[in-house]
Amino acid sequence: VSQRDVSEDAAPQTMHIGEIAEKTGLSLRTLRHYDEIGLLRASGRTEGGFRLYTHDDLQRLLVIRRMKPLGYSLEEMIALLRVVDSLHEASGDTPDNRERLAEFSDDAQRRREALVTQLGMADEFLELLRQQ
Amino acid sequence: VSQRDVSEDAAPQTMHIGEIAEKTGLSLRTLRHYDEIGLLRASGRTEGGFRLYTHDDLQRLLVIRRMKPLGYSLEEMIALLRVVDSLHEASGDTPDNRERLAEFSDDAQRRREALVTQLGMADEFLELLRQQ
DNA sequence: TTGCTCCTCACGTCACGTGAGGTGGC
DNA sequence: TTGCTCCTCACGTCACGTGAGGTGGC
Repeated sequence: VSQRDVSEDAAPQTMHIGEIAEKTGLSLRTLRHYDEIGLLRASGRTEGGFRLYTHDDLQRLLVIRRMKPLGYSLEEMIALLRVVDSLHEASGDTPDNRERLAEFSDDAQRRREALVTQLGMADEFLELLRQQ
Repeated sequence: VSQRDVSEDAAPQTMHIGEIAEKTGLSLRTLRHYDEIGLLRASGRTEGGFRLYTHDDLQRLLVIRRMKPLGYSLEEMIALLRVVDSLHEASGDTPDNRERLAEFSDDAQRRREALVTQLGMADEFLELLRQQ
């Protein structure tokens, strides 16, 4: 949570956008887009303007990548991550937020089932192809 | 393959776009879009201009719907269906077309595996949600 | 005749892709 | 100094969504 200054001694390893792209499998454009809309803002910038990502940023992007197959809009991802974050703060651990998380969980479960249905449809198509 | 005239006696049951939308789960707009780009053209029109779909059209749309989870572009679907169709005609059953079909099959198999990977990522995300 | 279905524009949206032109970092 | 990485516009794309305004079908 605490933001570290790049100029601090024994600076933690920060990464440029290219390294993050490699580690997440997301494109440079996608990472910039997420920065723009606030889904995941780069933690800092170099003097020259290069985005700097921390290890936490990377972890969060890996979570985002895991959400993608469930077909969330980026706005929905922002909302979901906000609730999860707030539950990690003492002040945000309210019945209201717990309720919201439960709703997101139910929704995610339904999306997972839809994905399984899609896999079933894909398999039916593969079977049709094999019959040719 | 033979196109039947709507005015023929004992006309086969043709369907309006709404019925097709219901039976396929595709939106009216999606069906019109597929008509526009030639992925699936309505077999006919009423005098007043209403699209008419045959049972064959419906079957084809159900195939298209099964292809969707594999993430094909509409252009790719057109190309794939064209190859399958041509193999059903005597004149189109060429080594060339069989080769093309084999390539599409391999690609479809890879796409299926990608879908399974996505399901795995979704499950990792669900697990993360449960840990909250 | 009523109302429900369907029609054609045509602009909007979402999540980026793709240059163009320029500069930072080691 | 070189070249590779990164930057910001800004327009393009794909697969539709969403009205607006009008008409067909039973």
